[in-house]
Amino acid sequence: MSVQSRVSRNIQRIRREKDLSQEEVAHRADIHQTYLSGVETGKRNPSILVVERIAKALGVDVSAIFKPN
Amino acid sequence: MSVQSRVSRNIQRIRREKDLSQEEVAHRADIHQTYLSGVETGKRNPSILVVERIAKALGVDVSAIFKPN
DNA sequence: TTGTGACTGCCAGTCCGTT
DNA sequence: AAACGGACTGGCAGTCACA
Repeated sequence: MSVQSRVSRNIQRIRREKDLSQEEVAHRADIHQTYLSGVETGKRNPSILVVERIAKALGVDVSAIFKPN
Repeated sequence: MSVQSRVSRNIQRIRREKDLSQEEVAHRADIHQTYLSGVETGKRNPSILVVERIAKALGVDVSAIFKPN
């Protein structure tokens, strides 16, 4: 299990739990929807600063994004 | 508390607990000692793939690197 | 053994459209 | 609403010589 798939699954899971769209989260995190899509599909290798922004946009602590599944 | 300082503190703490040098860890993670130094001093913004490699080099799960202090 | 300043190539992140 | 493709570029990831 790579970090990428772990991160992507967690982000997508949390986002759906909170019933938010990619567009909404991307907007809050000040990144593009297409990029968030790339992250959620495990195709991008985001920096920890971007991950932090996504976590904030989701209203969770960064550590939640790295929890093993 | 930014991710950067959180990550840097955790890495440094774990590395010292295991009594490893930056050079040793950097070598295992296949990155430069100078770069690891930059990460540990919170000056660099590593990608999640690099953080994963550092975690492996330290013998811990990635989530350990993101634990709040 | 760790940190710094200066450098450069490349990729993280953007932006367009299309499905 | 989400994924994908493709083209673009600036900033910084990663390197190096040194202290």
